[in-house]
Amino acid sequence: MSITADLIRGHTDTIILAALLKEDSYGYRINRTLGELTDGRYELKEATLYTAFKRLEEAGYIHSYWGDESTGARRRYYAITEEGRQAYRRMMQEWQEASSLIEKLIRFGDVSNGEEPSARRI
Amino acid sequence: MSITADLIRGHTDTIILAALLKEDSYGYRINRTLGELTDGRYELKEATLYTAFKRLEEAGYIHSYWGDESTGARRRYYAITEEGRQAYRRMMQEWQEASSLIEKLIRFGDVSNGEEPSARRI
DNA sequence: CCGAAATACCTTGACAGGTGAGGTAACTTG
DNA sequence: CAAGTTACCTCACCTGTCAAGGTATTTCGG
Repeated sequence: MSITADLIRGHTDTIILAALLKEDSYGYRINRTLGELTDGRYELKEATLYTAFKRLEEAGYIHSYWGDESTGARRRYYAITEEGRQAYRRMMQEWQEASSLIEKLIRFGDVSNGEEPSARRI
Repeated sequence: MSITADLIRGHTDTIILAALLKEDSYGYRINRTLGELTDGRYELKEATLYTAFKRLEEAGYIHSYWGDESTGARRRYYAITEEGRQAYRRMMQEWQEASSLIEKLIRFGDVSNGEEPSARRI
């Protein structure tokens, strides 16, 4: 997955909820979907994924059920709840605010971006 | 500081380095600057701030010295090093990639955004 | 002049989330 | 039949955040 790891911390839940918006899915598949969406640059670690499921289910944002496939490994499907949709919207809004805030803070001081040039050193 | 806290996790270092780009500064002041920049919406917790300083200094991204003010409380000033500037640039780039990646992942599945016009409202 | 607030620093212990490493089990394919 | 893939799960550890506590000086209202 190369780049990016620490920075996604805190977005795991949002990402999973987003993946469940359109249709129910299961862990393994969600992860492959993420891989495809990012051209292999990012996937959740399994441990992260499953602890997130647990957390989200405890919060009432998703619920799970066993798939009834007669072949292949058993799959635990997850469905987003109405509460989950609300949480998703809330998280999206938070992301919007947070990202513009971060943007502002990490660009502050960057001389290659307007403002007046002032030097000082010791 | 209200909104936003968890999501900034992982950007603390970048924020601090950014604050030191233009001029040397000290903990208390950096934090007030952040407060001003965000209209009071965000400040680092003191514990977070000082552990970050320690981390950054150990990494060689900043170095510190005591101010020589003859009045008021003593201040420990921090200066960004050349390594720190490089790290800052690297972090900025990572942020760029990470944020566009996150953007893509958390919007995936959100019907109210292009794609086919299937009605679903809140 | 005294007490409270502001300025300024720092440490400790707890907690949460991410992750490496390990494990289970069934099916598929060469 | 062995190796790989699909698919699940857990535990112990690490890192970063933060509440809570502490120190010391200066300023300012009453």
